[in-house]
Amino acid sequence: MSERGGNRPREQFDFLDVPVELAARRLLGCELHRELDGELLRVRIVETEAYDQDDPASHSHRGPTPRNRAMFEAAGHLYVYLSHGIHYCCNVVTGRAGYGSGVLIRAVEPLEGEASMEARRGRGGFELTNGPGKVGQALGIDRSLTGHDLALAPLRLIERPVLPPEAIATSIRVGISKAAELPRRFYVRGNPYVSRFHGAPS
DNA sequence: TGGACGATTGACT
DNA sequence: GTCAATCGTCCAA
Repeated sequence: MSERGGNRPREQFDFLDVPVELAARRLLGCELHRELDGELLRVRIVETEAYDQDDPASHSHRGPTPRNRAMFEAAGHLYVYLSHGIHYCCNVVTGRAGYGSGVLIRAVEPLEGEASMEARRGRGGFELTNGPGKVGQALGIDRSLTGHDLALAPLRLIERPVLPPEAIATSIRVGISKAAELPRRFYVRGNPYVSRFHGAPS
């Protein structure tokens, strides 16, 4: 889908062709631009979790399936899955094509189009986008966007400068049973849109 | 082919 | 703090 001279990711997303924990850190502060119903919604990523195929907690751990195949695309694609039959959760695919890795977008901070997101969510304030299912609902994302190229409309990923290390906190991940002890959750320290704290910090 | 389970959320006690 | 909602996936049989 994204092959351009073999397994090389596109230059635009080279910053995500790194080990997934590093990509998860680099995505903090980056923006998502969603075009929906003729409107532009802009958000900043403030909380992420890293998953890759060597991680028992990852959907890609058992190899490619029709459901998770997007995780095996090149960096800069989107992987969407349905959680608990109710919520759509978004991941930014990282690493090389053929290697199943991605970063779950757990929370974002609204920058533009907040009223529209509130209407879609049915509530506002910090509960607008402080969880993975909430992000999907606020931005109107569903499984039709899985495998989407984040260089293109209607959903684009915009790189932003890497945050200083002291601005980023680390903890164990939320809501998983396998490899639950791994410190693979990252969030912007002090940001009000970060989801409720669940795990031990490190 | 059946059934257990989940990278969650929100309502309710 | 507890628990129901809700359905696509995956694996065991």
